[in-house]
Amino acid sequence: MPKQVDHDERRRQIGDAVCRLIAARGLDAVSLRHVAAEAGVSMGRVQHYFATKDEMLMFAFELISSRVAARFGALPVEDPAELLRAVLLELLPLSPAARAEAPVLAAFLAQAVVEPRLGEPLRQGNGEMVAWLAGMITAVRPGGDAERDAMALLAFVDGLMLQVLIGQVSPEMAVELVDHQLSRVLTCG
Amino acid sequence: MPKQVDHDERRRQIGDAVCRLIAARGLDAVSLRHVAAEAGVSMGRVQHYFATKDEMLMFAFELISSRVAARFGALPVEDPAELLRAVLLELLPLSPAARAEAPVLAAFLAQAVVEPRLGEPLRQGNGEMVAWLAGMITAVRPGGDAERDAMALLAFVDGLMLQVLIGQVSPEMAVELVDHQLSRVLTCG
DNA sequence: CGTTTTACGATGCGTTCGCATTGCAAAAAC
DNA sequence: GTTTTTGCAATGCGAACGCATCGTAAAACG
Repeated sequence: MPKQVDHDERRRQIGDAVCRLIAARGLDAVSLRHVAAEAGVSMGRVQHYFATKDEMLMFAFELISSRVAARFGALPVEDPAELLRAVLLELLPLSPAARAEAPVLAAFLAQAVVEPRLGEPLRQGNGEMVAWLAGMITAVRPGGDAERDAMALLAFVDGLMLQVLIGQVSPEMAVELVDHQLSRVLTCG
Repeated sequence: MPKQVDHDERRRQIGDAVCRLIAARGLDAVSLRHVAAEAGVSMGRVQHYFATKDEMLMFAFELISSRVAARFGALPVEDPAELLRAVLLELLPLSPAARAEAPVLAAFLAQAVVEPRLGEPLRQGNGEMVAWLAGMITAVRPGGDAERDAMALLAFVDGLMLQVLIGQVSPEMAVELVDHQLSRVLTCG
């Protein structure tokens, strides 16, 4: 056999190229040839690591999902209120990393509207997010319907992410909106 | 010439088929052949009324935009608070009409992230929406930063629309979230 | 050393795509 | 009644698509 190669690493490289393509030109710009070109490899290699285009896209989806989760895990543990704020801001395209990931998330989010197979993992991730947010809210402001507030916050930052992506809302304004929203949730329970 | 035909009506019929396709299978399911089949006409006719696929998609975008605007205009004029609530709920996929339009709006919204030509009209529409919402907020609750609240509300309902579309949030829960959010904005300015 | 297995690169196939072209029936214009 | 113009239907074209197949260099394995 040829030199034993790190299978997962190769898949990750190709998955990265897929994400870059989605971020720059949207989901329908993803073709085996474009991905190969973006990754700087041959089309044969792409096919070697992914049996179908669909499997490749699913892998890319799990890749960015895990990246977002990793960024959350890397946040410094501060008091609950600061952590809550940090997580919400992390979902917005403010840092370079988030700015690269947000368009990809947006594309998959829209695709999930017409593709049930994407909806399932997305709902699960959102559900965990809501539970976590609710926990933080309760820690800061006991009493009140924390879960409802968590769902509202998540919908809010999701929409805000899109508004920032299409240039409707500036990053600075987005931060201000998040802070204002948070103060409302945490003070007038 | 053949029987004089209502040009605009024919374009509308085809545009309708485009929207139905987008709602059911996403933007990338839109091809000249699929549109022709969905509209029950020949591909030649589609080409006769739209020089390019892009022009057809742009027309479909303006079509649903005008429909949404029409539904807003058709709302009964009540007191500002009720009207504000009605408009926000109208953006969610609750009524049959809104449920048909929301997936199309979501698809165009996501496309606008990577297609600047869509972003421009979208930003303008959102801008007008924010101004209108701010006016209503001021009417109900003078003082406070109405425009900021309007932007937050719009981001919130945009995100909520997506959550409902992917089945994360039930329509009933969405109404509850909107009401709760509105009460916060209007009472704890 | 020889065999086997891995990791590709290359090529080709059938389909679908957007779009251009052509032809023609029918009604308005004269 | 002829001419002209409109509204299509039909067909074709080159490009791009996902995917299958085949060939091969090379390293692990016995």
